[in-house]
Amino acid sequence: MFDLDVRSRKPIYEQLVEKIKELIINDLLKKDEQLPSVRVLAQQLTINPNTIQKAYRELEVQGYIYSIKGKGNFVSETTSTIHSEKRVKIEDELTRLISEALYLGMTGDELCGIVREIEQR
Amino acid sequence: MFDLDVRSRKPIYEQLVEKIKELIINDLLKKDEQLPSVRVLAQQLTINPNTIQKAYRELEVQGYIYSIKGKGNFVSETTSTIHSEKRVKIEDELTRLISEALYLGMTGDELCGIVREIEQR
DNA sequence: CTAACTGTACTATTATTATTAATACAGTTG
DNA sequence: CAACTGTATTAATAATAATAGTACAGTTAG
Repeated sequence: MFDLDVRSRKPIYEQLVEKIKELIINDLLKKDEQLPSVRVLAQQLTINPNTIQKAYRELEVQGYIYSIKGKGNFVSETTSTIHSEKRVKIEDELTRLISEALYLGMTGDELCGIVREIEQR
Repeated sequence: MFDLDVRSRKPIYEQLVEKIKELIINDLLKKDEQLPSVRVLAQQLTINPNTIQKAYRELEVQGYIYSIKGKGNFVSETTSTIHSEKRVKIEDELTRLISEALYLGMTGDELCGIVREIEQR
């Protein structure tokens, strides 16, 4: 289900959070869909249930999922707020990166060329 | 000279490496210019000399500086190789980010708009 | 030559943090 | 009731960044 990099600087639980977020944002995990239980997913990924728990907890805090004791963790309604937050984050990152690229001598034309190319895939 | 985030996930020495790299790439540190000694810089930044040493060592390995025992560390000639390596890295990052943005529903026009805006600053 | 600066090397210690491990308790459901 | 869910807690482990302290070697100005 996921591929994690245990030797990344980014902790496993954060990697999990990001991956699951992506799935939710891109609607690959539908509203009210049940996520694997902490124990099952831990076994699948051969990591500790506590690590999964930590990721799920974080996702809950951020509003991506909700959990019901005894039943499981479920995808919550992906609000437009979440989408726009995500967009803002990407725009920030993009701005930083584009600035750097321009600073290194890349041209606006060049950068837009890259955009168009990716757009057509 | 530098502002470091001691509580970042990225280690201090890596932050240093990146900052100095930027200065070199953007020619704010000229060829053969002497860098602050490990002890002096350590005192300025109130961190341990060993941490500076580690950063300088890394910069030397990557070819950004050279060091002469007893004299100091100096900026080496910034080869076009280094520049192109940097560009490749930025392109990779950019590709990833643009893909994500498009996936979230941003349009190519929109992205190019951002590029043009930054370009005119 | 010597003092005061440079880089370099090495070991030990501290601090932080992610992860694991092991339990325990609580709610749900067939 | 058994077997699944989530949740909580504490302790141990592992990895690593950073510090501390010291030592040695080369350079240079006085």
